[in-house]
Amino acid sequence: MGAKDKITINDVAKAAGVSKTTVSRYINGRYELMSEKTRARVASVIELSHYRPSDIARSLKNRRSMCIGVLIADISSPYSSTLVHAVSNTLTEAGYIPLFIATNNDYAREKDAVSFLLARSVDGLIVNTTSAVNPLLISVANEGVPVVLCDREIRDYRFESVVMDNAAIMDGVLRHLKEEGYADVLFISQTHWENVSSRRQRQRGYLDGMRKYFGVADARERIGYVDPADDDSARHVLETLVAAAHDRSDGVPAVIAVNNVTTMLLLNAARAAGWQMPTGIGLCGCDDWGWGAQMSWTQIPDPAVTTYRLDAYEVGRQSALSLLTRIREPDAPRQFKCLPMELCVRGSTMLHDAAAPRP
Amino acid sequence: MGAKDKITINDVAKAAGVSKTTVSRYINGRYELMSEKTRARVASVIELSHYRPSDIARSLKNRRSMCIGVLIADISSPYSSTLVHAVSNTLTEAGYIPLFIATNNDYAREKDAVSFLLARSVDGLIVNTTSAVNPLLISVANEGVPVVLCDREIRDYRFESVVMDNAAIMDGVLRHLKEEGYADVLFISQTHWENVSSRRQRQRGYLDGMRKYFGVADARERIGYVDPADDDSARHVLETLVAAAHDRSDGVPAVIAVNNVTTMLLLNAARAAGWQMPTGIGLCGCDDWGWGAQMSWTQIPDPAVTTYRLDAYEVGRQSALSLLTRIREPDAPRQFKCLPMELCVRGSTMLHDAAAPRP
DNA sequence: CTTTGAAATGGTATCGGTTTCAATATAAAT
DNA sequence: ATTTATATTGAAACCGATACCATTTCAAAG
Repeated sequence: MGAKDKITINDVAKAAGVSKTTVSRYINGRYELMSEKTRARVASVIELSHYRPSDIARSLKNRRSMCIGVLIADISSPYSSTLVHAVSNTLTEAGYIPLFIATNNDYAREKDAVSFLLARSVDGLIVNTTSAVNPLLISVANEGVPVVLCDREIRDYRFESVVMDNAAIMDGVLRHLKEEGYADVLFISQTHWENVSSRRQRQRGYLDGMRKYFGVADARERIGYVDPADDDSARHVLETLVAAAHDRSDGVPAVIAVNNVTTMLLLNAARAAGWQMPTGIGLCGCDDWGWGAQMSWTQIPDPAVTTYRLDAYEVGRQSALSLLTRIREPDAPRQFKCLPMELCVRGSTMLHDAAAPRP
Repeated sequence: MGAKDKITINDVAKAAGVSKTTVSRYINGRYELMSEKTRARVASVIELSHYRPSDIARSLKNRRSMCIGVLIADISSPYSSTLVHAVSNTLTEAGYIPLFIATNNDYAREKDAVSFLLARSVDGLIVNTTSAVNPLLISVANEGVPVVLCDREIRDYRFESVVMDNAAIMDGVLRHLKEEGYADVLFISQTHWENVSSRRQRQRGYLDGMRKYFGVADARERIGYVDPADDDSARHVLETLVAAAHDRSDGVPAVIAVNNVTTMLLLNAARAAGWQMPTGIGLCGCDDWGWGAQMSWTQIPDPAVTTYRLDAYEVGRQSALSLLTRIREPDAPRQFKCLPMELCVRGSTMLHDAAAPRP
């Protein structure tokens, strides 16, 4: 009925008439250190008793847990799901178990999580960090715990990391928008993303691109912030910036969204304002959201939304691989991986084609 | 530089000039068992040395880990993200740590995961199981480990569970479609979902509803299966079933998707076939996908897609709460929670309104 | 100046494994 | 038959904490 007491190595040893040393050998597959007869007896006792060695006791003695801590800033984001999936697959294949912890973009939670994971003797950490300033993580790394940053970077310390090439993709996006004939480009960011390094990098890339392709020395006033919690925010910000753009020139303006939530908010806002895409306004979003690239919601609207995207699975996989390398070869050179993003051009920014048919 | 050796309770005891018993008391907050002077000295030594007690050693001794194993069948699904988020928040608040493991809908993986988690002495399990037949889980439950099933059920054993009211929502959907004036209703399921209990229940609900509202004694031939991996599958299945429907009667047919992937596939297929919604065909999908109910991709198409939905966050939260209750009060009566689903009526099934304007 | 009860502290076994090292057994060699 | 090498096996220490129980400290009571 109730919970039988858990079976330990001692019970098995007793039942098999051997010492626990021998059982331990069996568990660890050191079959060459015992006779075939003993091996068989121990095997059968274990089989019959459903004995399962305690990983807790083992890691206490071994000082390693075969566990990897994985901190995810926003677990509810679809982007994170893919990341988690990739990390999970890659680590599991290598015999490690990922312990995922959601930090909800909260630095206090992140600190708790790190403490917890260290107390459980994780063999390494993969961190999608919440904060650009992170003394705790730095001190952890200094204690010799392998750490790989994922997607986001930290000031004052050069962790091993896997990031995306935000600068390059912004250059690509702006070149594309220029070629299509847009007169001006706006950049919409999200509130509470101040500390996210990809936001900073994309924003910087945007400013550089505006200088390079549109000859705008300082595009900062073309940047807006949308608050997802506020229903009117997107429309208000967008209308204000677009009006300003129309004041500056009479061509068609385009707008770049900093991330996936913002993309959807802007799409709704543009529709609500009654602007046609791509001729009334151009929209370039950030997707990675759906079941892979083929089946993303950004394909659904008419016209479909142009997006720049990152292969989230690859980010997760590369992070895990970096960490595994570090664990297995502590002295290997540190790796800094920067993955390319991809621009998926769709109807929402095809101003050239859309304009051509009309004289 | 390198990894300093980890500080243990012994080091702290030595440095503070007390026994490890006293340090242990300090760690556990039993301040009433020591003088203010000792308390302060131990506190300062711990502070200075960055000592962190080993949870591994503690759980070995205490026989509980404050960890909860959480198995997720399809971690990359957006529905799962929300679930994970909810479980994470709820357990963390209660002082427990969730260990999430992705099983990729693979029973072998699920077995490994369960073994692993038991070896780590988790205090309980929340399982979104991969298989309807699951001897391992049953034996685990018999060993006295608290288990709560989430979203999916198992044959031959009545676990505590949190599921959704699939039968009721199907009744609601069919009633709605009947009221709107659809002549026939098809049901599209997904391959590889054979063992998912919610599919079974929805399908049964559909058959019952067809009998009740449409007088169809046996609607099994109106059921189709789509393979997400095959690009043509959705269109082919849909066109075949719709053609059959038109043969049976000349009213407008509607189609129900079993889950969120299928919904998107059907939307694309209906568009590709050139059928207008809601007048050429009615579409009722299953959403829960986006940032909450307000911002789901199903709102994006024109007309927006009618969906039935479940509050995934609530499912996760209730699962965690059930488990916590079980852990704290092992003898409390078992809980079987069935959460209601909600029907969000949108343009894609509003045949009545759409038809009315035209004479 | 004892006696005494409460407060403060420490010694030691224990949790369930691993590992070192010594001991015994078996086989081969002389 | 004795020595030597090799294959098997087990005793005991240890990993880092907790907990029972014994001991010491100290102030108030007798």
